[in-house]
Amino acid sequence: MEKYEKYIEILKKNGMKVTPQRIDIMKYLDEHRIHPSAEKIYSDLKEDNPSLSKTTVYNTLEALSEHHIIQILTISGSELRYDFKTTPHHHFMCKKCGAIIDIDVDCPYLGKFMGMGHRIDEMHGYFKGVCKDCLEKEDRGENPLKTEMNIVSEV
Amino acid sequence: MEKYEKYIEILKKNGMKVTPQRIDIMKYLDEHRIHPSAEKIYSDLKEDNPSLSKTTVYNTLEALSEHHIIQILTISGSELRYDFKTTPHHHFMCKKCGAIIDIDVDCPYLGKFMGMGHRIDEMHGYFKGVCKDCLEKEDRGENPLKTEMNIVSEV
DNA sequence: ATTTCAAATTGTAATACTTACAAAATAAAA
DNA sequence: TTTTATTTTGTAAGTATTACAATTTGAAAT
Repeated sequence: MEKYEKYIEILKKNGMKVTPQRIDIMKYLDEHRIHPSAEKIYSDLKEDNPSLSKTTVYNTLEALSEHHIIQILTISGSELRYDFKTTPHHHFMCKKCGAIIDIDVDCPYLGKFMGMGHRIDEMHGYFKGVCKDCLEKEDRGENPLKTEMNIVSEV
Repeated sequence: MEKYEKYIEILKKNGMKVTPQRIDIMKYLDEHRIHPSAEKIYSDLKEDNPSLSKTTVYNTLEALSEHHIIQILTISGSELRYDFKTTPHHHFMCKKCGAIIDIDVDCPYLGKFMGMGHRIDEMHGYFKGVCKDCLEKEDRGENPLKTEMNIVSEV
């Protein structure tokens, strides 16, 4: 009950009830910045907590995103990815291996649209292509799986 | 067989077979720039062509996007949206009514990442919030449906 | 500490979007 | 006109997500 303080603090500050599941999920997202899917979070956390329910993962992710503690990435198109919220940044997704990489960018356009009458809450910058690792594997004739998520945050 | 020439040209130029379904779908996307979902394309086109299959819509959209004739938007998170490809631009999606609005912007960051070793094929700029129309309806106490897609391209 | 109750967790079932597959139809080349 | 590869179609399957109701639990009040 010491290194969980950080997450307990965040939950309390947002008027959310503190539960072990929520702490686990926040900790996981904070320590695994690969922008995991709900399924990946679930299957990884289920190892240490076999009674964990997938619905709880979805409920928790929804609650956390409503309180702007995490961010939902729609970059993939087939599944949502989740990102422990920090400073604004963009994302690059490799269409070969599915990895999502952070890109440190602060978009200069936000202000430009404020005057149009719409209320803008979120901004997302997504790039897609093939990552360096997959390009190199291609050169070597290897064929990486789409489900591999072996690339962590770069810049 | 005269105003379809445009789409026939595009198909031939891309080495794709010319079929009435493909022409219909391209024409629909070209003339309905609301970034429709596959479901909307299907249900609208089915009125004039009752034998149209939803699988054909998906197959065609996939083929068109592989040839870079159209663009897939992952902005929604719950369904893919399709965009007849033109010049680079960003998108704003209203979380209330689901409308997706074009924003004319050319991102200055693309070049910045070319040197990192990844191959970048696509770039997407997504903004989310509540559109002007929905904000005004909110003020009037109205409650617009999430499925309404009544806002066409602005800016 | 015990009680209380709204809120969270759980498992199952349902929904929604998309893809897989095989048979029938068709575009376009021979 | 014949041929053949490609496309269309309908159904069935797959996958991500949500709905729901029963059980459990966090935390406030006693």
